[in-house]
Amino acid sequence: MNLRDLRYLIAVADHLHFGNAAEACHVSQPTLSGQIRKLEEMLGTTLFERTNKSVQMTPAAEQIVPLARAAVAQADAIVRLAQGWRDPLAGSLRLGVIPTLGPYLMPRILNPLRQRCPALDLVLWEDVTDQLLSRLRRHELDVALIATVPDGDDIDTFLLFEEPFLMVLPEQHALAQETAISDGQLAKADVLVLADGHCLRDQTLSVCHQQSDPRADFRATSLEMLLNMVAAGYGCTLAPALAVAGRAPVPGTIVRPLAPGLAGRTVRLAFRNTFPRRQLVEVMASVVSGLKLP
Amino acid sequence: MNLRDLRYLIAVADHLHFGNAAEACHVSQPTLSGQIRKLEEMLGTTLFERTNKSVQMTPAAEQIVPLARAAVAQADAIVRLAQGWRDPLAGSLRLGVIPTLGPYLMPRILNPLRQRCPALDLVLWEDVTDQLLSRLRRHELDVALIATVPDGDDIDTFLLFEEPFLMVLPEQHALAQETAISDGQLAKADVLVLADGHCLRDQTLSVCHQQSDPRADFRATSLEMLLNMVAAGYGCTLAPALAVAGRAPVPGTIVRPLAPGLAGRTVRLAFRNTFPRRQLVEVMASVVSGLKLP
DNA sequence: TCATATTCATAGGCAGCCCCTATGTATGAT
DNA sequence: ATCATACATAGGGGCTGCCTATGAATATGA
Repeated sequence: MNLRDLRYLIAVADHLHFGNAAEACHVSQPTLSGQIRKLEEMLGTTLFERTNKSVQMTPAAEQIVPLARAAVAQADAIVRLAQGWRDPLAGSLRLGVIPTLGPYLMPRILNPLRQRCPALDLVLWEDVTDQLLSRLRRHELDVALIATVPDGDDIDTFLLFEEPFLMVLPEQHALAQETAISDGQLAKADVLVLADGHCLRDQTLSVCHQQSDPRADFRATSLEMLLNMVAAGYGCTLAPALAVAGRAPVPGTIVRPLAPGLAGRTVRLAFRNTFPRRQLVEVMASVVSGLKLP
Repeated sequence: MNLRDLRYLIAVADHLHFGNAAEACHVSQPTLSGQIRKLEEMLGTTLFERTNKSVQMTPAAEQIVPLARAAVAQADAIVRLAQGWRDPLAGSLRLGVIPTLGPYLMPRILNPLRQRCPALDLVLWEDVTDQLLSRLRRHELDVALIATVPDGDDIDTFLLFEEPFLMVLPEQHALAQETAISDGQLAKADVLVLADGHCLRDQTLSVCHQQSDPRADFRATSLEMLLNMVAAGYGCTLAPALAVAGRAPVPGTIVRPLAPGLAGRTVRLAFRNTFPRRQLVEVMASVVSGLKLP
């Protein structure tokens, strides 16, 4: 018995018409008829009752066809699985990234990655961590750039780099005189934070030893918006280094480092531990780790 | 890709040795080596890391081999399942039977048939002739016991036996004095008949040379009901021999034969002329024909 | 160090099977 | 009655899987 025979069997079961089934299988009708007959002889059972005008499945075929579908599906799964092992650096890769990282990191990644993996077709998706992880688990994303350690052992991560937090202040702010912000000053600062769902929100509140957003009447869904609110004098905030270092500060704001080793976040590359193209993930991680970051 | 290739893959994975695996597959070692190489090229992935002294599975093969095992297992299941359908006398058979025959014939058939075809799984369906034939044509039944000759040449029949009609009378009925009922007496009898759709209704009316039910205010959908109406004195009726011979008559009724050779019906086993298990139909027919019927 | 054994890879010839086109047969529709 | 449709049959051609014989590389033992 041959997988091809099973595909023919399934086609006839689906079409109940030899000519149409043959067309679907890209063979001639006599070829398909002959192979079905051969399969019937091999199995010792009639699979289809055929007249010149109708083709009907026998009870035996009713039982056999589902098994044939399963066998063919397994074989197809093998091919698809092998596809992932062909050239791990080629093909489509769906990359998720959190909003507080994407706009600042991706411009630095894309060119080196293009050089390292010219055949890679990158599809970007920006969303908050929980959404990215859900999509990872639903196979709607392949890898994700996040700044937390995911729950569950179905997701593995590679550590990419540590990113310190910097304090962003209005020019006239009292702390603007300091060269570095201390832990005690953080606890008393009037910090603004992002909307719910952003990991940076939770991390900022944690670093500042504060429980909830002191300015709940504002809702900022992007880091740029938050920086503009700082510039307008509504308060200060913490920003990850990539977002504010290596570029002109938002007019009206001043950036100050925290006291050495005080706070930051760890950027990781997350992926299903069953993801077949692990080598590609390793290459991506090495590309990002090899960047000269400010 | 071929199921055979997958069997080769599994064999090498099991033995981690090409020579032994080839022996297990009953092929030569070069044949197996070549097929594995071909499979690797088709999948675009190396499946085994081989040196002259050791064979090791690659991560790709670690993932693929379980799927290959599943596919092969499905294929083997198909062969085993088909094995169960090889014997035409085994498996499921959907048998339709008309209501004026089933309750009286089936008890006599089931045991001999069970002896002749122990592995046969009989599914019974009782309905009037037209419904049985429709279901036969729709492949919802395989064979049917009927008492008419079906229209159309897509249905073949085996003649099983002739079943005479007997007159069933109320005890006090005038004809109860006769030893046999003549044609002229039939034409004048106050016969009760079954509801529309039963072949026995049409046959009774025909035998009695009557056009329509003289007692249309009654509607009997079962022969037993009809006999009870006779017992209650509403009239007489014709019943097939199996329904009234060889058992105690319904209290209050008397059974009289018709004049020799006057009327009866022919019981046949009907089936699609394309039905593949014709041998089973022949066996069933021979079992019924071999019965000692009253 | 050299010979031997083991193991997988390669080469070339042969046979079987799958696929094709052309044709046949039966049935239903116009 | 003719045409259209659908499945079956016949015969030839090409691909491919299988075999035997041989090669190449490595481990073992004298």
